[in-house]
Formats: sequence, C-alpha cells, structure tokens
Amino acid sequence: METTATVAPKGRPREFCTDRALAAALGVFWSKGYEGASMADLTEAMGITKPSLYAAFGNKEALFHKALDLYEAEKLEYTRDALNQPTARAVAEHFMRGAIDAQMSSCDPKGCLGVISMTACGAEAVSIKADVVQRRASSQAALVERFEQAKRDGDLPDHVDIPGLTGYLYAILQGMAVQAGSGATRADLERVVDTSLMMWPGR
Amino acid sequence: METTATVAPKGRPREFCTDRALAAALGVFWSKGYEGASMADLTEAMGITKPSLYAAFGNKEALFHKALDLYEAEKLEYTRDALNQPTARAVAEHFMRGAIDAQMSSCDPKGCLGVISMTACGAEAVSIKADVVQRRASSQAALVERFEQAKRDGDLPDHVDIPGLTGYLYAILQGMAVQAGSGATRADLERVVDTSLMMWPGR
DNA sequence: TGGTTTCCATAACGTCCGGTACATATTCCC
DNA sequence: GGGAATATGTACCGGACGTTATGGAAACCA
Repeated sequence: METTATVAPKGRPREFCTDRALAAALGVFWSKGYEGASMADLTEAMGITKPSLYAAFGNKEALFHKALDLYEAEKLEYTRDALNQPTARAVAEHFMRGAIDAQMSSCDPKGCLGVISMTACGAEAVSIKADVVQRRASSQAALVERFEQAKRDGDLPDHVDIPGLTGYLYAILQGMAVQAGSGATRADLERVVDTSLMMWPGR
Repeated sequence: METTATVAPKGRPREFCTDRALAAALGVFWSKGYEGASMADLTEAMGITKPSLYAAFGNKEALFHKALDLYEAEKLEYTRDALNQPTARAVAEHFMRGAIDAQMSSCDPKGCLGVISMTACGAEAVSIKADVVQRRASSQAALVERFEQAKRDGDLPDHVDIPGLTGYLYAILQGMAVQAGSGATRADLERVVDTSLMMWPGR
C-alpha cells in the first residue's frame, strides 16, 4: 500500500533532523522550564534558526507540547512498566526508583519536566499548565485502577483509601522531583524511597 | 532610651504603608512566581509607582527577599508550632494540616511560595532559588533535631533513619504544595494527610 | 530550462521587561 | 522664610522577548 510515502517531498529538503532537534528542545525546556527557555536558547541548542523552527514546529507552545510527548514516551516509560508489577508495593517501588533514575540521570537535567511545568505560574504558561495537569490526571487514574485491582487481589488491605493512597504516592513522587531539582543527591532520594517503603501497608 | 526614634524623618513623608505594600507584593509573588510577576503587576497591586517601589525596597529581587521574610513570619508560623508538639507523630500531623490551611486558604493564593520558587528555573531566578533552598535547609535541620529528640524520648522506633524520615515528610509536604497549586481540593489533600498518618511509624 | 515548491538566513517588527532621569511636591531644621 | 532632604508622577532608556517579512538557495516536475 505505502500510504505514508517516502517518495521525496516536493521542494528543498530540510537540512536537520526534526527528531534530534525536538530532543534538544526537550533538554532546554527540561532544564529551564517553558517560560525560562527563550527562542534563542532553543534555536541554539537545536542548531537551527528561528524561521526553521517555526516552519517545522509551529511556534514555541506547539514545540513544547511535542517535547512533552517525547518526554512522556521516552523518559516516563518506567511508569508503564510500574503498573505491570505484580504487587502494589512493587508498583510503588518501581515508580519511586524509576523516578530517581529519570530525575537524577547524569545526562539529563535534574528534576521532572511535569512538576516544573505545573508549578510555573506565569501568564503565558496557563495553557501549558492545563496540558500537564490533564496528562497527570490520566496517569493518576491509571494508578487508581491498578490499586483497585491490587485490593481485589488481596494485595492491599481492605481499609485503605485508594484515591488517598494514589495522591499520597504522587505527592512523594512530586516532592522527590522538587528535591531533585533543588540540590538533593541520589542518596538523599534513596533514603526517602527506603523510608516510604518501610511504611508501605501490608508485607 | 528610645534609640529607634520616631522623631520624624527629614524629607517628605511617604504616602503609603510599606507593610501593606509588602503584603500586596507577597500576594503577587505567591500567585505568579518571581519571574511571572512583572513590575507592572507589583506596582498595580501595591498601589504605588515604580520609583516609589525602588526607593522603598531597592529592586525587584530585594522586594522578593523581603516578601519571603514576611511569608516565613506570617504564613509559615505553623511550622514553629509544629516543632513544639509533644510527639513525632503530632509534629508530622501539625506540619501537614498546617500546610493545608496555609496553602488552601480562601483569601490567599493556592500552593506554597517556597515550592514555586524552588522549581522556577529561569536565569534571573538563580539567586532567588538559592535563598529559598537555604531557608528550606535550615528549616529541615530543625526538624531533624526534633526527630532526634523524639527518638531519645522513645517516641520514634530506634531503627528509623532520621534524615530519611525528614526528607520523606518534606517530600509529602512539597508534593501537597504541587497538588494545591494545580487544582487539588482541600478534601484531596486531607486524604493524602490521612493516608500518610495511617502509615506513620509507631502508635 | 523554466516553473514551482520548500527551506535557509538575515534582519526587522512591535511589545514588554526591569530600571532611571528629571522635574515637581511636600516635609523638616534652622 | 530659606535651604536641605525625601517622595511622587511622567516619561523614557536599552535590551530581550516571540514572531514574521523578505530574498535567495536547493530540490522537484515539466
């Protein structure tokens, strides 16, 4: 069939790889935030000029949404693995240890792009914030479902409040992201995770 | 003695109350963040003009530091009460319930000024961030001391890792602040607190 | 080769930013 | 009353921002 043709587009071919450019943009947004990342920062890191950026990605906001897609697909992959862990405790542990790896990688900015975008409160960031909040809500809903399954499995005590437990786990994850972005060491975060797991209900 | 004289300063008296103006500035910083708050936003909320602001407070950054002092003195008063609670559990509960009251007040912006300042990552916010990080560190050190006392009191099990526990509690508090600033309800946060307390070690 | 299409690069646009000269008021001290 | 000192209002500064117009370069099809 070949509907998505590789048949050579009409005009002059672009001289840069959009995927690489997007990855570079993600790095800038991740380290500087949406409002803190200027077009000059972005174009320099992406190795392209402003008109090329606008032609390929629309504008700054559209570029951010695409960078967020990439972030979810690549850097938040561990959250999907986490949901497939056999027990609720293993789910929580996978979430927290995965968060440490993602937020303290030596080749990526520290902290979580979602958290710094949710806490950004400038005027231009309002639609950005709404997008991130919505993505977080759907991710949290998936965790609620997983914990309900765990309760049916007898894996969580009957008395636990599922929304409370998910909000609690997300609070720890978000707090870890705040700390990761403000000077905490990997060992600091590991202590937080170990303490959390020591208190986890059941087993 | 009267060393701090009220003996009428030399020139023309200022026509506004600096304390009220500072409180208004705090409200702007709290809801918009340091970088998101423009001088126009500030002067409008404070009811003064830019030269008056610069004469009275120095510049935007100095104004922010003073607003942060006010924030600590007024809105974070509950943290000092918390340290005086009789048990470690009561300390933690006072911290968390006090955080809800401070971050979900109907007459103040939602969320925590410290958290939004620590997660702000623009270029101009670097010294701001350093200030907030340092304040947080000294506050956290006080909590470590309090928990060490609790352990001596037999109020916390011997096996608990004190830095881990304080980092854990702070993570929950910071996560609650993130959620408060991104649409969570008071009931949501109360569920998080109840869940946290259900897991608190001992008793 | 000519026409069309798409991309690249320079340079500019209008707007907002934090910060300031300047002239004018208003108070105190003498 | 006459400086000296401080506050106020207007108007402006240089610079950074996101975005775009413009002209030329490189690919395709005819």
